Amino acid sequence: MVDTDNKTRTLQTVSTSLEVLSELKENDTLGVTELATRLDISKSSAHAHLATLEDKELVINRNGTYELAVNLFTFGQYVREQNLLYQHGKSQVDKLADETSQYVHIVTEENGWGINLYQIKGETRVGGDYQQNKPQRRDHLHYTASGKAILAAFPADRVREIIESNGLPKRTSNTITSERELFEELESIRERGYSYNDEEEIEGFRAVGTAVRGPGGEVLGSLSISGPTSFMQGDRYKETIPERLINAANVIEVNLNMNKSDR
Amino acid sequence: MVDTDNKTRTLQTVSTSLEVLSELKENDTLGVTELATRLDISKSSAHAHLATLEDKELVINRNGTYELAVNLFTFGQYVREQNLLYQHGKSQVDKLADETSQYVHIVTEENGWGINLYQIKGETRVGGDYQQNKPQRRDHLHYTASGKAILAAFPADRVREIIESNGLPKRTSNTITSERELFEELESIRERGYSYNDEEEIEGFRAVGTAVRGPGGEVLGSLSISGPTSFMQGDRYKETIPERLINAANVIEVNLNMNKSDR
DNA sequence: AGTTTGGTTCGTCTATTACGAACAACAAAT
DNA sequence: ATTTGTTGTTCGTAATAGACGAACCAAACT
Repeated sequence: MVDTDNKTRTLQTVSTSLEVLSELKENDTLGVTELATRLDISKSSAHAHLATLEDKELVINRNGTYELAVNLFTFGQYVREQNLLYQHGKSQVDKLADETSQYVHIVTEENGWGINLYQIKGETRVGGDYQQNKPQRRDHLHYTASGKAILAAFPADRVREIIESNGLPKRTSNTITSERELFEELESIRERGYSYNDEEEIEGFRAVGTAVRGPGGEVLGSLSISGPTSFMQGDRYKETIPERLINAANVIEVNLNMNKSDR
Repeated sequence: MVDTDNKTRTLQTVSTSLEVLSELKENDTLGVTELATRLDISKSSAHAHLATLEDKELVINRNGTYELAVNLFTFGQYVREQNLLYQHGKSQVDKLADETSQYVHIVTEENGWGINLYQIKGETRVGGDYQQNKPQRRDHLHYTASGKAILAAFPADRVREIIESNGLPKRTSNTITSERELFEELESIRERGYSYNDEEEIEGFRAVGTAVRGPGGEVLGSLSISGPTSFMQGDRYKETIPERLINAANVIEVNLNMNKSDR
């Protein structure tokens, strides 16, 4: 086998096991043989990997076929509750959702991706039916308000690295797909203090975002409020929403600084 | 090293890597050396494991120390949304929370443990998931209403297996800690159709639970409603709440059967 | 019954991992 | 500034542990 890129030595066996996890995440459920062919390893080997993952309760064998264990949810919960921005941001975000009756998000960055830590929809009192949250939890940063707010808070070379590795794929006709254009946008976000997403991710949806910094000035992530373009307009889009958002972010930052001493 | 218990052959390297994950989950953040001593492996080896996990984005190196990656949250989300009971139960549970203004839970079982997939408190507005002061996401089954409802739906030998491996630890003075007593309790739950938790997990808290079965009759998990004993009393505790709960469970089961054909 | 598909087990060879020592980076202390 | 201590990273090497494939089962389907 070819060692893709040798920075640090990495454990092959573990890598394939983790690829098993990813594979199970993509294809909801897999048998031994199918997994083996998919990863191009022997059947016996695939079996061994699955057995190990099962033993450690990351995978479970439900009537002959393997799938990710619900126990993984435990890990996810832990990780989220560990997150500073989530800890201090949730209550503010709930409040924002109440006030604006739109979607509000808490997003954090990792390896150049935006991860949706929390999402809540304010009550629009539509017949008591509740919206489903989108399954996608890991997004490019350049076509969301929260993502752009984060990018605007990063140094230019870090942004370039991210573009380098993740690209600037197009989602709608409004998506910014050129590096130069993106940098101009980031500049104006910095001047403005908050970011816009004008139907750049989803047609018909606008959003406003702003970054949140930790005690040391490091970027913890961002908040965003999004809703249909029909609603996100005029003063609301230009002033009220951004104001509320910035305010919430400030409150969070203050709270974060208060607890700085504890850490 | 000693092979603990050789049923199927299991990959040692992978095992230790997964132990690294667990270790990071327990101790929020660890350095290479500390991890090495904790797992009793060499420093270089610990480093290799961390490097691999980092490469696969399950672990991240924040200023010199390693911690679980937020990306794990992605997996957790996926797993939950994959869950049949969650898919069909969430809206009903939200409604229950609204009606009863108490805590409502969706719990599922895995390897003899109860996993809290969703939890919402009525009165507070519907929408997000509310984690209260309960970081614990994996619980014994014998001292919760949801857990007992699940156990009551299992065959006796399966219950015995679970007791065998997980034990019957005491949480309060009301916790059932003897096997015989537990089996009697399960019997009366079966007759009654729903379970009670009378301050068996937490002093001052009562709960009512009921199992939910899938199209094939298999136990998918359970729902429960819990609240302070001062509130959970009289008719409410004996009739209203159980009725509502059972009703919600029935609705879910009907919905599940409707979608049976799709699968 | 016979055939096919997929799951599990096992012996063996070789590739990989774990080790330890050496090196580097950084802090604290003298 | 120099030393000492601590922790992270790299690398060569011996020996262990993983991957293979063949053989064995168990169902499902014909």
